[in-house]
Amino acid sequence: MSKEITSRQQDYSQWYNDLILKGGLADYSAVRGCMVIKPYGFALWENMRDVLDKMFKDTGHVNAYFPLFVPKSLFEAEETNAEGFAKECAIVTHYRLKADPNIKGKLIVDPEAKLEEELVVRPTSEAIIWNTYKGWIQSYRDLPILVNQWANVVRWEMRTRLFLRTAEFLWQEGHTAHATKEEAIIETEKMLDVYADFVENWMALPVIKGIKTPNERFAGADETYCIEALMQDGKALQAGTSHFLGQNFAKAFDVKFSDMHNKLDYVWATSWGVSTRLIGGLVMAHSDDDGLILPPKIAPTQVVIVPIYKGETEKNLIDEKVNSIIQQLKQLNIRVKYDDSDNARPGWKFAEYEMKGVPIRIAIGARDLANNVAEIARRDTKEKTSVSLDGLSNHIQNLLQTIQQNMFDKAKAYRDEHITNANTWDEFLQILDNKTGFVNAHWDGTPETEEKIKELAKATIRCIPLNNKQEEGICILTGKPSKQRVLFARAY
RNA sequence: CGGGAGGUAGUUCAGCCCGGUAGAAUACCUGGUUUGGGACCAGGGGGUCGCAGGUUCGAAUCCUGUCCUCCCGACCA
Repeated sequence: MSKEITSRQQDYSQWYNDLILKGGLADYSAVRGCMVIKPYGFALWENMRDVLDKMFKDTGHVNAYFPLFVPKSLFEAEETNAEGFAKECAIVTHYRLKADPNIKGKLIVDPEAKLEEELVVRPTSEAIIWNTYKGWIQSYRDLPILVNQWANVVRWEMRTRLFLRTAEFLWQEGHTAHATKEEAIIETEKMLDVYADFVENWMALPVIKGIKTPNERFAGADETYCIEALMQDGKALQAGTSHFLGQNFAKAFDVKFSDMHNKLDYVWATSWGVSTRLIGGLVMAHSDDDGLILPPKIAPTQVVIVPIYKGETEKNLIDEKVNSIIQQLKQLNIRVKYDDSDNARPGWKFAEYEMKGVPIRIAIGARDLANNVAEIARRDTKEKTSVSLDGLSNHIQNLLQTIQQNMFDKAKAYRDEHITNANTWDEFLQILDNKTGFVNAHWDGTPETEEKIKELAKATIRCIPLNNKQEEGICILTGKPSKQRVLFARAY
């Protein structure tokens, strides 16, 4: 089968879908809006998860697990949060099926098995967790609580897209409780830094750290911090969020503690999360018309070796050499795969592993053995070189680092070129329509103007960058005075 | 949720208008020749035509319903 990939220029959306499906990351399923994450895609997620998990633990967090279901009465306790998610909740109303009396072999919902109280399938877990924390916290000595959970959540989205927006998705959600506001804000910012560190240094994807406007804030938060990335089509993607929840949930669930002077106060909270959506961002930011390009640090397979041989004798000689190469690479903790399957010829394998985004391909044949070399091909640049087998493993190790860095540099150069100042409304629209990317523009600071801009230009304020430069200016829409530029973009 | 397109072999699709024994390419299996950018020859297996009803002597084809997918929009922290 020839797996033709639609080019980005021809149809960007289709290109994206082709990469996910033909690259073997995921499949559609029989369930509306839900995808199957295939082994290759899940291996990628596992690598991301393992790195993040270690980062969380290194910053003092521990893992726990809370229920999938949230009783409706708990869910509605924090009103802002509940209202924000109400429209996209799946709800369990019954607990039993029974044989359909009219059609043999079919089942119907047993009307007698209606739940006293409906259960909401979590779209996020603040409610069930804060209901639990109430029982864990009495004194300042019980704080802070630094808990993370790896889980699935369900948000009944109108329109879904593989990885970027699915009805069910995998994520982690950190939920912390603190004695002081200052400590909670420090935690919120610390976790934002962890996300930025991960996305930039492991996924090779540059991000802008900032805070959301009240309009775009997480329902129930006092402040939402975010990291924003830029995709190759010039649209922005929210890659992670970290929320300062104030005392909102503590008040909703009556979680108080005694401080060291025996004074009662509500607990301060944060929550933060990243999801499988990151995979969508990874795909869109780095890949090309030949397939995926995965950053070496998280690629399931970092190096693939393809043998080229005529006959059994040559194959045996190559096997012997390759086995020693594999041993050397494994000693350096490099994830290597030897594809000596005989049902595909080398050319087919080359194309296949390019599609799957394996960072480095080693091709080795009799000709190479005679010269004590191997052909090394980089996925990111498509560059091929002949490299001596002596010291090959060190060369590969260095090359993996070079590729990782090159991918980041390339993405960053593209991102930096696509942050443009706009001083007038016409200029603003012009940039969004033609150049695309982030537009840095003055805004009068009102939710009404933000809403109006969204309606007219289909662009939202992605964030107000941290440590944003302060400068006098006038709002691009209303002409009212403004103290700083904010980052707008069309977004996923 | 609105508009458009689609669901037939593992995959990509033809057949449908005009009802009458389900096709092609590719993939797969066997044997052989091959192997430095998606190999070739010969033989072979594989589909309740998304699902459920209806019309009919007969339905992939006509009708109704329903599920799923894609694209555009609305929605979306």
